[in-house]
Amino acid sequence: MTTDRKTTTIQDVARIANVSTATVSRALSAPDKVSEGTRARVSEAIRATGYTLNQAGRSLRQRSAKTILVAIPDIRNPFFSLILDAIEREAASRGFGVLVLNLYFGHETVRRLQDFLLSNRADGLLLLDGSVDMHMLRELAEQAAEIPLVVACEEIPNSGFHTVLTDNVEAAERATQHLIDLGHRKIAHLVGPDHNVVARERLVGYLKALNRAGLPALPEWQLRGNFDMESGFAASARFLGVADRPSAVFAANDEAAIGFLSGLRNHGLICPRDVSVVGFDDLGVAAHYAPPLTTMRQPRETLGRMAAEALIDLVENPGVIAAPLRIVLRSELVVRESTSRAQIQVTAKAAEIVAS
Amino acid sequence: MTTDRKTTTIQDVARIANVSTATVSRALSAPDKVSEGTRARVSEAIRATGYTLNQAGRSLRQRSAKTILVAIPDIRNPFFSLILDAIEREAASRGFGVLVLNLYFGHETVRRLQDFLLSNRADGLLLLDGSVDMHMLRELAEQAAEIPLVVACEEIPNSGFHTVLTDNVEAAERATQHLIDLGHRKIAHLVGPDHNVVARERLVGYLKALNRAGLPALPEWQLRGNFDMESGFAASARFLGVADRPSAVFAANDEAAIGFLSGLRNHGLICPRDVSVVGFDDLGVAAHYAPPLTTMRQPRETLGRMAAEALIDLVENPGVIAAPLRIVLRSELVVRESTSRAQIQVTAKAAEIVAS
DNA sequence: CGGCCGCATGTAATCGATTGCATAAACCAA
DNA sequence: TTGGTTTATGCAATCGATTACATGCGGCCG
Repeated sequence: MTTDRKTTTIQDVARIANVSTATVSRALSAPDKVSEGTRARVSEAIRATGYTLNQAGRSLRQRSAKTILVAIPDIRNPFFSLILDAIEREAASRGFGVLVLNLYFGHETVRRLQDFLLSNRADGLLLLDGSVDMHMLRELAEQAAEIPLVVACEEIPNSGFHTVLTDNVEAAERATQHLIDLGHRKIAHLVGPDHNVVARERLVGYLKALNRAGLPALPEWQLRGNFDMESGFAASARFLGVADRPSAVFAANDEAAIGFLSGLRNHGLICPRDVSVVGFDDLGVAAHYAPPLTTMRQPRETLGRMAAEALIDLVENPGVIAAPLRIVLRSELVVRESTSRAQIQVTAKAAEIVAS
Repeated sequence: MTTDRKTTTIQDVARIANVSTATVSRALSAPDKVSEGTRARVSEAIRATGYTLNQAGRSLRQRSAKTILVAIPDIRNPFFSLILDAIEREAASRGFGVLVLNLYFGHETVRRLQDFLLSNRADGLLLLDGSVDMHMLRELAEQAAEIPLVVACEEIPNSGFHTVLTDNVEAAERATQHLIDLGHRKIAHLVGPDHNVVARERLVGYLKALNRAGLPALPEWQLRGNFDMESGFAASARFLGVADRPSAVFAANDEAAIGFLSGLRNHGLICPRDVSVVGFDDLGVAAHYAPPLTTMRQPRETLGRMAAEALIDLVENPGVIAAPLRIVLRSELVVRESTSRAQIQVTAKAAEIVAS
């Protein structure tokens, strides 16, 4: 209706409502400080002009951007999309925008993060990453000591950062235990990337479970990979070459598991008849894969929501949180059809090994 | 090193470098307008103070936020993540930030978009959506006539918006044709959601292919769904109930295809022996599904990149693009193992139908 | 030698909203 | 009535960077 050739400012509203800009501003951000009549006039003037607040002006004055920065190692990874979704919902409900940033490595990355944070484009940082190198983080922490920061999905030991995550060690242990409970005695693990904290934790959990059950943990059963389907696929070839082939595999994530299963099938092996496989994450496709994938479900929505909540709390009242926050969520084993009881002869054979 | 209790401003840099703020500003944004010596002193002062530019100040003055807004119908949908990734890369390389916004429906959504755009938080809008209702768009277009807008993935007829998309009709036709070429004569279609333009286009392509081949297009072969696995799964049950059961299915997207396949398997049918299925999108999992999925691959990275490019061009020099831009990309049929030649008897039967 | 040009830099207004302080009006209690 | 308190509002400074305009200076040409 109104032409907005020139953006309408708070001045225009003030003029039309016959009040000062201060009053308009107050009518918007502290309505109880202006009288009812004035408030009505201001509302009317706003409607008439089609005024929208200029965030840049407000940001400049208030030193806050009403925006959080979400740094993601790889947006393409479907694991993150649910989390991002939850973050966006939570942020939106609290009036915050969400800037996303793909993390590449090297200190160029740090510069970009800094740029956003120190330049008042974002009020806080939500770091979704299991692969940040320490150098980078130290730099970031030094330069941005005052900046609200929450790390999600991942633990950065001794960092003192606020953290929202799942207990990967424990969950990996339970996933492995599930295979043990089914009678498997030789269990391989598709390990995630070396530099990834989460991958390392899952490896630890896997080893703990084996250890506790008194089962062997041969190094050649640890198949290195990359958290993606291709590397899972590649791992399957190596798996076939292992001398004393395991009857079960715990994959560090669902993508690797799926790639692995796809590779197995290529080689004529059938899951779960020949090999049981348990994944991690419960991606959407897990329930509809062939076979439906047994996996550890991370509470991704909750994780994203709580991380965003914590970060925004931090932004809104800085300093109230004394001790570093540490929220640990529990993952849930979802048993589907990619795991089954070990064959008898396998169990017997394993028993010998254990006995020796 | 330096304590940044008080943010350092351009004033601080100016004082230390012994120049005016104007010179510092110029040294940063138009280096060739200051002498070499001065430039060096400014650089040194910047380094010494650890200065970073305050984007809010710049935005306010320049009326630009160096940020684009990407509106996504559903971030969780893995189809969008690759596109978002490409957008983010392109934007980053041109110094732009990316704000993401989940689209919900109703006019609340429009208000949120407007808020971002009119409040100078974002300079332009990239709309990734096949489900925007017309009412919303009309409103948006009216209120934000001056705002750079690029629609990706989707065509909004007669809108005059800049558009980057694939030819869904043609691609759907080719996907269907692939099934026809394999000898299938009764071909069902998993239709996407009603309100979705893309879904409608793919339906049209499917019908065109059938029509051109002189094949029947029974209404009960059009199984309505929602672009997600659950609805594909649900569709499989209805599919089994169809009287004269088709030997092939063209699914409007890979997720529906996967859900459908999962349902088929539940009912004891084997793909492609009993039913051939072709999907759309080529999600990452398609290649590793069981069976690997035949599908139309959309050039998602290219699409995202080009859309971002176009939008940022528009933002950076408004008005230079006279006619509405319209970029149409070609999809590519990826043949894998979920489609195979129709059984002889099916072909014969279909021939009768055709003849009748 | 004088006038003109252009380069490097400075001065100060400006972008739009917020907010500390001042002021005026209204209200209340004594 | 008066002094004091509360409430509503206005004035003007402020956030930090950009930029139109002004200035001064050196060089060049006639």
